[in-house]
Amino acid sequence: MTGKEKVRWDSTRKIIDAAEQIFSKKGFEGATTREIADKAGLPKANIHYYFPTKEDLYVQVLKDILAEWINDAEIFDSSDDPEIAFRAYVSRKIQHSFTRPFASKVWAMEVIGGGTVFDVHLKSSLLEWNTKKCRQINKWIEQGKLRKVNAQYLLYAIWAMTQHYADFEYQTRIINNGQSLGIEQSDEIVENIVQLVLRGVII
Amino acid sequence: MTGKEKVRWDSTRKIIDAAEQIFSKKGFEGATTREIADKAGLPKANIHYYFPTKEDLYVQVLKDILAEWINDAEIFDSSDDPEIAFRAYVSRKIQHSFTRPFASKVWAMEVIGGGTVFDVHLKSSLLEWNTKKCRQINKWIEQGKLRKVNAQYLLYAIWAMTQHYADFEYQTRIINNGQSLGIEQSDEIVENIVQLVLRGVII
DNA sequence: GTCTATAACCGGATAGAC
DNA sequence: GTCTATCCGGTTATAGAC
Repeated sequence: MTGKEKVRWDSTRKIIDAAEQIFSKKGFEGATTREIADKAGLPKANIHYYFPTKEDLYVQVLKDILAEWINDAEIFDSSDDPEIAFRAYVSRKIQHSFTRPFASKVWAMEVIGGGTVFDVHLKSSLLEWNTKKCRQINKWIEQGKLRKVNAQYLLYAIWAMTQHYADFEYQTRIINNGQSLGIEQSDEIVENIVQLVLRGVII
Repeated sequence: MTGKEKVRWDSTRKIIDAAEQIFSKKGFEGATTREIADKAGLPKANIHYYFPTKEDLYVQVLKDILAEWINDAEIFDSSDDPEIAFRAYVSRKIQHSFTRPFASKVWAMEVIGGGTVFDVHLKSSLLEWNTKKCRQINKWIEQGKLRKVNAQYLLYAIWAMTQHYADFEYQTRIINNGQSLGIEQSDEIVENIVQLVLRGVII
C-alpha cells in the first residue's frame, strides 16, 4: 500500500467507524454529517470527499454489517452435530453483540424504519444468508437429528434472542439497575439461549 | 364530553396516531412535525398548539405504548398454570405485533438509540412491568411447576421473539418473498414461540 | 488530499389575524 | 381553537484556496 493509499484507507476507516456510532444513535435521517465528522476528527468536507452523499456512507455501513453476519453464518457448517453448530453460532453472535454493538443497531433501525435504502444487493445478500441456514437446518431434520420444526421460525427466534442483547442494550441496562451486561455475562447468556433452542429442537 | 372537549380529544388522537407512524419510520430526530401534521390532516401550527414541543409529543407516544404493554402483562396473572399463562401472553403480544406495529417500532427505535428522552416515569414503569413478571415466574419455579431457569433471561427471550414480528416486519417480508406475514400466520407463529418456551421451562 | 467559507435549503417554533 | 406567514438556527453539499 502506497502512502496515499494508506491515507485514503485510514480516513475511510475512521469515517465508517464514526458513522456507525452516530447512525446507531439517531438513525439515517437524524444523524448529521457534522457529528460524524467531529467523531472521526475530520472536517465535514472530507466526509463528502470520500463519500459523495450521506446516503453513500450509510449504505456502506449497512453492507459492512451484513458481510460480517454472512461470515458468522459460515460457522453453521463447522459441524454436522447441530448441538455444536447451534452453540457455536449463538456464541459468535453474542460475542459480536458485545464487541460490535453499533453495527447491529444501525441495521436494526434501518429495518424497523422500513428499509428505505435497501437496494437489490442488500436484499439478495440477506436472502442468501437466510437460505443457507434454512437448508442446513432442514438437512438435520431429514437426517433425524432434529424435530420437525419450521426452520424459518427457528431462525427468527435465534436471530431475535441474540440480537436483543446488542440492540436493546439500553433496556437491559435499565432493568439491570443501570449496570451494563457485558462479556462477563456472555457465557451465561449464550448457555441460556442455547438451552432454549436445544430443548426445543433436539429429539 | 362537551363540543370543545370532543374537538380537543379528536385532534389529540389524530396527532398521536400520525406521530406513531412517522416516528416509527424516521425516529425522533428524523421525523418532522410537518410530516406528522400532513399525516394528521392538520396545519403544522396545530401540532404545536396541542403539544408545545416535538419532544412532548414523542414522550406521549412512548407512554401510551408502555401503558399498553403493562396492560398486556396483566394476563400473566390470568392462570396459575404457566402453560396457559405463557400461551395467553405470547398470543396477546403477537396479536399486538400485527394490529399495532407502529407503537412497538417507536419504542424499539428509542431504546436502540440509547433512550435519550427516557425519564424517571418511563424507567420506573418499565421496571415495575419487569419485576411483576419475574416474580410470577419465580413463584412457579418455587412451586415446582417450572425448571430452575433464570426468569430475567427467559423474559428477554419471550420479549425478543414476540417483538421481532412487529419490529423487523420488513426483514421477514423480504425473506418471505415480499409477502407480509399477517394475522393468518399468527396462530402458527404463536404456537412456534410457545413450544420453544414450554419445552425450555416445563419440567 | 485537506480545509474554510458559503450557498441553498429545511427544520422547529411562534406571532398574530381570524 | 385554527391557520398563514415568518423567524432563526441548523443541514447537506460544494466552491475554491492551500
